[in-house]
Amino acid sequence: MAKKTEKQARAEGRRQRRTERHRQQIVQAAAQVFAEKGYAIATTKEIAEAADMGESTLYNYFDSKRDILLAVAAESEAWAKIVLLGAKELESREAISQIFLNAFSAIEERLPFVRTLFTEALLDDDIFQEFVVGQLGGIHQQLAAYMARRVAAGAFRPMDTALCAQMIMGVLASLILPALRGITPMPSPEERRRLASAMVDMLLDGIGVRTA
Amino acid sequence: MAKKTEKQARAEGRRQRRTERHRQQIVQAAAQVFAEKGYAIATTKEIAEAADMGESTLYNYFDSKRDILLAVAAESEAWAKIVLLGAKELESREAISQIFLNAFSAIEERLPFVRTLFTEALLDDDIFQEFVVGQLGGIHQQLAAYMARRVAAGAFRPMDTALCAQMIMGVLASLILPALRGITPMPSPEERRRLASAMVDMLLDGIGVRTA
Amino acid sequence: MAKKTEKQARAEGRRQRRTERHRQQIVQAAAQVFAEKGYAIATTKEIAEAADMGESTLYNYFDSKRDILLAVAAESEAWAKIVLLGAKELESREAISQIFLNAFSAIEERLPFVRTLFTEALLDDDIFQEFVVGQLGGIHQQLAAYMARRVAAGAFRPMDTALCAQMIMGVLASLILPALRGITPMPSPEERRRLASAMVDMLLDGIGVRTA
Amino acid sequence: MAKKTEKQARAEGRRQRRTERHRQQIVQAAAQVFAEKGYAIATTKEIAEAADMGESTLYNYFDSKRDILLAVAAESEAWAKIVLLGAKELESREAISQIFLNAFSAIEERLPFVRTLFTEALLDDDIFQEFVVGQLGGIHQQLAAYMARRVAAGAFRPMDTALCAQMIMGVLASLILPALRGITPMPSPEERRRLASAMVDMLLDGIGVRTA
DNA sequence: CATGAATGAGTCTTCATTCAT
DNA sequence: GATGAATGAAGACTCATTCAT
Repeated sequence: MAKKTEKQARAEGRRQRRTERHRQQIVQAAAQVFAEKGYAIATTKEIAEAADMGESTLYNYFDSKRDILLAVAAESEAWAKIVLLGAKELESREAISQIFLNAFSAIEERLPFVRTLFTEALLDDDIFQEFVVGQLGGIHQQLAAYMARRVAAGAFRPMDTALCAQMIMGVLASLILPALRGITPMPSPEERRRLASAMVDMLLDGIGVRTA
Repeated sequence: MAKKTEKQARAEGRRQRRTERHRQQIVQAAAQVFAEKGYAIATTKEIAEAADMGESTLYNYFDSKRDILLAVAAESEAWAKIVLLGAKELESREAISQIFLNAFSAIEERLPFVRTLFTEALLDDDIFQEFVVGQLGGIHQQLAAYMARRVAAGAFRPMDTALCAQMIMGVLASLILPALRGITPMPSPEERRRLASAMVDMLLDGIGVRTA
Repeated sequence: MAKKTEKQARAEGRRQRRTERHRQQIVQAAAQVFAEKGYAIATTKEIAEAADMGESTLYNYFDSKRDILLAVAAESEAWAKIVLLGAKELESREAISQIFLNAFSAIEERLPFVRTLFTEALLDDDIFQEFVVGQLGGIHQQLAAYMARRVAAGAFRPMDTALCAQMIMGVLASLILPALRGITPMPSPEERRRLASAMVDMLLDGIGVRTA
Repeated sequence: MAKKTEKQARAEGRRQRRTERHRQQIVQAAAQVFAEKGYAIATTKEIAEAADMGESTLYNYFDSKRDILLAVAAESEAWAKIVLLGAKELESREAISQIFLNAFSAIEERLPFVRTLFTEALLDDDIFQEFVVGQLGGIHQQLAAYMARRVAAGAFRPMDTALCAQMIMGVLASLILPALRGITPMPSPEERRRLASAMVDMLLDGIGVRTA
């Protein structure tokens, strides 16, 4: 019996892996399709075609089209953490620009996911909660906390850190959105460094002329 | 016959005005509905109900649902001009914050229009062209041009004005979006002034401590 | 304006009548289709074809397929009354057989409706309530009440009138069902009279030999 | 080799018995599910779950869902015989009521089967043939033949025995249906005896007052 | 011009059945 | 023989658009 059991176990494992792969295939395909046309206009048929399977097969993995959207959203869970990863202490200007470069890389890797989230968060309350409140909110909090620390340390001048964090995120968004929307290609590494540098300069020094 | 002609002319005028009024009614209603649910999910039936007329009547004024969306977009044409209106020369900090207050008022007046545009611009290429490239692009250009002038005048330090204008718009957006999405109510006049002031401070002075 | 108003009023009336006619057309067609294949198997497409209209047109008159079924059920509301009509006092044997003949006529007129009800009452709780509890229950009560009166008058012997009424309805059903199911054609008037007579005989006299 | 053959034979037997057991499991489960929701609405998934096996396993035993229904029908083949079992000669009133009590027991034992048959016979021609024509028809014939014998013996008065048998079955059905449909629980033994007695009384004596 | 009604094209979803393991 | 997964075919329902009045 041992032999048979072993055989079965291996078959079981293979099946499970295939199942998981197919699930991923669907989520990937859906993210792509949603990103291109928006959730409401995308059809299950298109998703199925993009995932290279029959339309009804989707329903072996998800209960509804909406569930697929939620799976796409859940897939980018780790996003917030990735962005701030390795940017714990931002002492130097270089360290600060790193956060921006990280964000760029993170987005690039999962462009369709992020695009879907941006698009649907404006319309779908669940996505909004999950994505904006949950993920962006997390980034916002970490950012504000960091700034409060720097203010306390005398490195930054006193300010409304929450508000400032929000504005910084706006700046980040303005730099990322063109690529997200697909107007421009994702910028090259050099270009990214230039953008990051300009942002940090404006952030730290402002655009006014030093009066002193 | 002269009398009759005059009568006809007046009738003609009345008819034209009524027609224009109805068109407006539809566009207003559509902006509202699109803002709430998104273009794809909104139905012509809902638009008709919001405009208080029969569903098929819409087609006497527009050729298709899509055309109504485009009319909604066109309706906010004047937006860019309004925002910059009266802010030709931004010498003082107060004058600069005015641009932000203007933007807030302009958005408040036509909240459903702006919300619709923001939402659909991410998905619809025509809207994107009309709204982002056309309108926001206009603001962006004026902003960049103004900054170049100030740099030349020695009021601002040398910089990539285009990039900076883009970032400023991101900051503006970050402050407006919460209200747009409906998370928070539109801020009160005092709150707006506080926001504007904080933004100008960050913009001109940066958040770093003056080292000199 | 009077002329125009009159014209409009007539057009209005015409439209209303047409609408009502179409509704009837659908209910008729649906009863037919449901009777033939059962509610679950019948498709909206078939109903639409039988009603000679587009499938989606059904939804201008009813909210769902189920609503059409309920309309079919409601349509036979008057059934119970028709059956007992003119059979208030059943003094003679002839008068008693009349109730049966009435039932036969009533069913014949609306065969598909009754068949649909019989079929679905076994599966659908709402139909069961409406049809069995409501309509057949009404007949049952009237029947039992009548028998109680006859017992009190000494015309019938003492008995459990409710139970007896139930059995009588079973007898009726046994005579009607073959035609309902479509095995035999509806019996001819003579045949009906024979059936009615046999039923009354069995009912009043029993099948046992008179022992006295 | 004999040993091996014997072993094989035993294995063969075991396998056949297991197969038969599984078949039964499916038919039982299907009868249950069909009885609750009707054939058309019941799904193979539900049947498989009720039978505690995988959905596709059903197809190792039956070619189609419809075949399962037919097997359910066939399963109640013996029904007619059971009902009339031990009621060969119905001389006394007690003996006659026994037929009714038998019917009740028979139905109780296989409630889901009978309910399924009643429900589907109205819609499915094959079931109708198998069940009504075949089984009920058998009962009907035996009943009519018995009555003819009793008439010849002078125990019953002359009558159309076929028609009378049909009516008797209607009476039976009226007493059984409420329990079949699940409105009332199956009646208690005492209640059954009361029902049987009332039926026999009505049958033999009628409800009219003895005039002699 | 206003509108009630009609409708074709399409959407999501279900389900009996097949297939590979 | 047992089963998880795949799928074609079909079904109820929606909606933008057209048409007759």
